Amino acid sequence: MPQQPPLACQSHDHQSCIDAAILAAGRICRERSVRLTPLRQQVLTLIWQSHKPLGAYAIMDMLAAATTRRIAPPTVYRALEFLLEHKLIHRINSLNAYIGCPEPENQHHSYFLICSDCGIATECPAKYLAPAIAKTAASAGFDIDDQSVEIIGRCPSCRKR
Amino acid sequence: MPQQPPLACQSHDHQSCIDAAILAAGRICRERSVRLTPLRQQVLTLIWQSHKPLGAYAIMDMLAAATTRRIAPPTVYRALEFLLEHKLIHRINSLNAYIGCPEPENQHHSYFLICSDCGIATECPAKYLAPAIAKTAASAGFDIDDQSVEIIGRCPSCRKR
DNA sequence: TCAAGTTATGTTATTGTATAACACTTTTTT
DNA sequence: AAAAAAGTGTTATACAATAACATAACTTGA
Repeated sequence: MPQQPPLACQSHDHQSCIDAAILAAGRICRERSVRLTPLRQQVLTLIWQSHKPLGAYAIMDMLAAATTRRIAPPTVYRALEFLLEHKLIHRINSLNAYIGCPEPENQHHSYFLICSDCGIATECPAKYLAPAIAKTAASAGFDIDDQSVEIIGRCPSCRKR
Repeated sequence: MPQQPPLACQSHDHQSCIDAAILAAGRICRERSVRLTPLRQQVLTLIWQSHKPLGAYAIMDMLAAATTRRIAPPTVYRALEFLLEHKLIHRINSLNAYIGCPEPENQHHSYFLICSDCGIATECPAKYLAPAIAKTAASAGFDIDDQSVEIIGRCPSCRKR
């Protein structure tokens, strides 16, 4: 089987990832007539700047540091709520943390590989997972609304070390 | 495809489930030379008495009610930690809640179907999911330590209504 | 253009989830 | 019985999320 280490585990020009994500977010919000306000864009940027999922309070502290004034939890949570609603970010339940979605234009479910060593979380292909989940739910007579798949382990880079 | 509604969604003698779980837990702890203390057994019983996953603070309140004195969070969390360690219970990340494991003797991963209507969570068969996850991780060169699969939707009983 | 309505953010307080650090008790081992 | 280990109690605190209400900023339509 061919092994493709996730992009996040390879060295790459991450600034271009961030830029692309912000551009895509702007496009999507324009299409949907919703507002990517400065705050929302700032939160999205902070999340994208980290390959590791960021907690809400980490984001709060970064915002506070950037603006030199106190930012209260609801401010951050509302921005997160907006970004989640428009699938610009995902929530990692096992970490209580948030990470940028690399393909917000394509409707898709988010399955994650999370490295317990370096902390990096990457979306993984739905190819095998999506049909397996569909079959599992169908055989139990269950109607799917939402799904959360989080695989914890060690990424290729950390395995080498 | 044959539809098998999860046991939890059917009426059944749940007391015998609880009894079996406690017996199995005793057996496992004896084998491993660890102690299923009264507190741990009490927490395990409380969790088993509920088909819905129980939060730590709900367990705290139940313990407090049963013993008529205050129980502090660490007491409960330590019991939960022990039960998790020995796979006598599972944690449902999307709910911050805990549920009994019906087959603690068999090493297995826990995949869940969670009904957003009645709140019942049931383990679902690994038949399709386990190989899909293995293939997905392998194709990314990822070593699996742990996995969390939570499918949220509506169970057969709630769909009928 | 400006008043009304809507959307977004600020602010204070509170609830829910989880752990750290240290004291004390019980069980196990020697 | 003393020492060591395991378990529980207690206090305080960190981290995660939301409720309720006030203010500001944008949008819309006469």
